[in-house]
Amino acid sequence: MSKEQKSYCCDEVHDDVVNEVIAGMPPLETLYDLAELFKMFGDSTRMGIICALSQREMCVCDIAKVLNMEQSAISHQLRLLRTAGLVRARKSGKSVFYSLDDDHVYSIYAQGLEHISELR
Amino acid sequence: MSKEQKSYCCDEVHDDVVNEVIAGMPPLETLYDLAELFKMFGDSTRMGIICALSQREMCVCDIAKVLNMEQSAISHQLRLLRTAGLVRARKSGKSVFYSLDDDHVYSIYAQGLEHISELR
DNA sequence: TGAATATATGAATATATGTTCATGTGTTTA
DNA sequence: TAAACACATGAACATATATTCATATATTCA
Repeated sequence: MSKEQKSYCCDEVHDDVVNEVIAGMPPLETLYDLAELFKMFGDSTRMGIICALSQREMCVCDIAKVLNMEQSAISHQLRLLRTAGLVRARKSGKSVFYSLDDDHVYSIYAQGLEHISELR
Repeated sequence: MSKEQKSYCCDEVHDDVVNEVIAGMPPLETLYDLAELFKMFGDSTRMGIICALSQREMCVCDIAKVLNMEQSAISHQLRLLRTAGLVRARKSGKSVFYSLDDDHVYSIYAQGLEHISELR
């Protein structure tokens, strides 16, 4: 058994470090869920919707007007946000009013704002 | 009420609401920057990297081992994270050690974790 | 009831994005 | 100095995603 001491990094020397970090990782499913959550914030149209709804509840066509986009595009994005549990829909007559579902949504948005404003 | 109320939403009735919300929106560039920031968290590979680096500084090949992925894939993603200002690189000999650049990165990550753990 | 309105959605298309493969750059070591 | 190593990167490919267009569903009102 030639157990030579290799001086390089990618063979065995750091295995204890690697194993320790692996032990500290959340389940893969959690990483996946986190990525899916942040993906919802990772599009400027959805970011605009979230920003608008952080001001007040709004119906679909008003959101479309605020963002100067087609109703259909907004509706598609609202469906994603709703499926992800970030916004909630309230039907009233012909209109559907959307609002942020959860304080966390605003918190994450605000935290992001804080981050980018520190870069200036 | 003597006002003749138009019953529809998408013509003119809500224009004051719309204009008020528009006035409360940040510049488009800010929305774009926010989306770009969150996009970095919106991929499970990058999420894994951020999670690993939140435990400790690590070299590229060790990150690759932790996530059980090819070095090249990790390197590509690290470049995106570095460009976005989320991680920092420290060169030491042949290796490059990466760490989170900023406390905000961990805060955003932790906030996301908190959100998804409340959904259970 | 039928027309007008508000929203949702499927299909198509264009674009963006992540991974792999091959290879380049820079550093250490034999 | 040449080989081994760690990392970076360009190109190619496959997949994911956002928007548009056409149309469906649902509600209100004449």
